[in-house]
Amino acid sequence: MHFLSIIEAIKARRESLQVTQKALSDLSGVALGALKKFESGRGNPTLSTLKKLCDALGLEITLSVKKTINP
Amino acid sequence: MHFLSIIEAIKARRESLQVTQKALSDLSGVALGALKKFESGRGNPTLSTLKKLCDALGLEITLSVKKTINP
DNA sequence: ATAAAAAGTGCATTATAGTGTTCTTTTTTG
DNA sequence: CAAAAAAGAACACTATAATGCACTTTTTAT
Repeated sequence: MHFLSIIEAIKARRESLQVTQKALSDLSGVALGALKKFESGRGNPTLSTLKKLCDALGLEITLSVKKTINP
Repeated sequence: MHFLSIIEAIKARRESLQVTQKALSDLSGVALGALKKFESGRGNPTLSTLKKLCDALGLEITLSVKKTINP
């Protein structure tokens, strides 16, 4: 899967808040196993799971029209 | 589920491009059933499914730090 | 007003995400 | 360095997303 930037945004935010995976799991209600799998790049979370993590981390999910030339 | 803004972003973009659900299904590789379910508000797509739709629509998914007071 | 197209609904099946647990590896701390 | 904490990996089980299909309702065009 190619969610690298999303994975990294979650991870970076979690680390900048100095929250452990376990703590984020508790805060967000997402199972620790799922979080570990996702952060280690082997996950494909549902939008609901992603949103729980974002909510807990004070992140918002935005869809915007791409302005760059097709990569 | 509470993905209203995301659902609407997808729908609005699809309509502004004048693409039917069937055409978007073909373009993105997401099954028509899944797309219909999602757009009608009864879905919880995986990130991979959401990304396929966004890629086909020229949308990008962004995570950013919320600037508002906790709602 | 009617036909055609698009959108929405429901269902059975398959694939896989989420959960909970245990274990291993890595990182941090004293 | 050793102990503790955190991160990563692997498993069986459960829940549910994705698929493909058939059907109904709504919208659009003639």
